[in-house]
Amino acid sequence: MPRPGRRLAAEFFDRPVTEVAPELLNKLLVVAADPEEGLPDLAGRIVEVEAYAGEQDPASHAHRGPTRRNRSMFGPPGTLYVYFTYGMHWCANAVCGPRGEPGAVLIRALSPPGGEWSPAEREILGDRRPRAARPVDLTNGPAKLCQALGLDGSHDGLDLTRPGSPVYILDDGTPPGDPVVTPRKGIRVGTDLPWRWHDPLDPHVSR
DNA sequence: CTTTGGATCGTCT
DNA sequence: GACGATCCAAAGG
Repeated sequence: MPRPGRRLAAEFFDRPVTEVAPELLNKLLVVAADPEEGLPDLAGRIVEVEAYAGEQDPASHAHRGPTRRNRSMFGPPGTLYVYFTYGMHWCANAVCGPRGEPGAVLIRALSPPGGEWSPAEREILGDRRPRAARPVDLTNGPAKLCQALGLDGSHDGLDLTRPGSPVYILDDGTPPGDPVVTPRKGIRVGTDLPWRWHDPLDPHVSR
């Protein structure tokens, strides 16, 4: 039985990153079922995002032009950009704007679509994140949610909009709501830009 | 509760 | 050779 909703298409992402970012709130990030491993669909509601632009954004990985690491940011709209940082963590972004113009939305936190993770989901996510003390700790950070969903460098560069792709973003009809806007976190430059959006009522927002 | 420092390594200078 | 779009545990109030 397919999850109700519509997969976001390339046109959705082919806009300025600061326009797309807040609209990704309350969409569902989905990692498709893997029958080989006996894994079901894993989906989380996006409740916190940040926008990263191109050369004009000093905090962006694309600030100094294309490199091997950031090449996915220069791909077509709807590309998944997964990068490795701090020697141990993966983080996931949705690439926005036309091909060749780098822009990406960092997905910083997920909430269980049904209000809480099902027992089956909790078992899978908990096995992958054994240090999580509480259920919210499974997905309340950009590297935590990648670990919980099993996202890593092998997913970098895939097309979120292609029918049949193993990772995609679903619109189930829930509007973005009433997000709060703040400066971005964990950066040392570009801290004046109000490019972080989150749902202030959701307990899964990062600290 | 808040603050602080260590972990850990691919990437770019 | 330096430094992260982070996380975690330990220590302090």
